[in-house]
Amino acid sequence: MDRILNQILDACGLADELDRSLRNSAGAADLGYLLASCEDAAAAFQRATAELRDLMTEPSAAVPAVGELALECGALPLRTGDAGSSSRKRKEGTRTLIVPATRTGNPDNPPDDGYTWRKYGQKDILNSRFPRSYYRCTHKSFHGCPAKKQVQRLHNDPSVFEVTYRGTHTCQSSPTPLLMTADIGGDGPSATAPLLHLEVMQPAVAGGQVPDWPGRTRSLLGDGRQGGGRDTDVSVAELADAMFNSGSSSGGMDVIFTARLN
DNA sequence: GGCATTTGACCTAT
DNA sequence: ATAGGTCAAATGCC
Repeated sequence: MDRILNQILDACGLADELDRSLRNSAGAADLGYLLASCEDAAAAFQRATAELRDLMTEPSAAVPAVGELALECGALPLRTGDAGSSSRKRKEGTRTLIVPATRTGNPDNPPDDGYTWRKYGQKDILNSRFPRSYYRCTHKSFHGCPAKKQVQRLHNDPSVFEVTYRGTHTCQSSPTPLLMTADIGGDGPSATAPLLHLEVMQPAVAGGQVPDWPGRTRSLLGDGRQGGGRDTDVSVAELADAMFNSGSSSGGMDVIFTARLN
């Protein structure tokens, strides 16, 4: 398992390197270099995927539960299974994003994900320099929307937030329209788009589908209201699909890999 | 006045 | 017993 995690880390490193070079190139990246970098990263992820599949075909293989494997790319190192040093397992149906702090406005503010949230608590977390903030959907009282999220700065990288979503929005403030209006040729990248987003999850558990989650796809675009950036959501998502979900996933674990090109 | 945030207390899972 | 999660009163802002 350690070897596989190292492979994933290596792949994340390649993706991170690509991300940095894209930002430095200010849109004038060499196509050949881009192709080579994408291929390298894809190959690295494919190797890790193959190893994971092999591992999962073993009867004794331990498969992480929903939301229990969170990979940080662009904010290494990788962390699995728990939040910080907590021994408590995460509840099922949670999803965690690693999101950079806003580059515009107050960097202390949590990233805007398009929904309106009301803070209902804050808690100091063991072995973490920063408290964890608890939010629920503003429309909870109106629509009974059960969506919640937790926001916490990473202990080793204060410029990055770990955002954990719970529940799904039943209110009307769906971000879907924003998703449908990807801004091509805007005035700059979104300030809150995840640099890199990996989700690893099990398929629907018996007796309950893992609910569709707007934030999953929304994270591809970041905060659409701020516009801008040459998002390559569809193509990259398709690439990720080809990389990870081609054919049987032998065990049903889905991996969603997204990236941004600014 | 209405709404959001803060914060200490309380509840619950491990 | 301890830490994470939630509640609710107090407070602040518009």
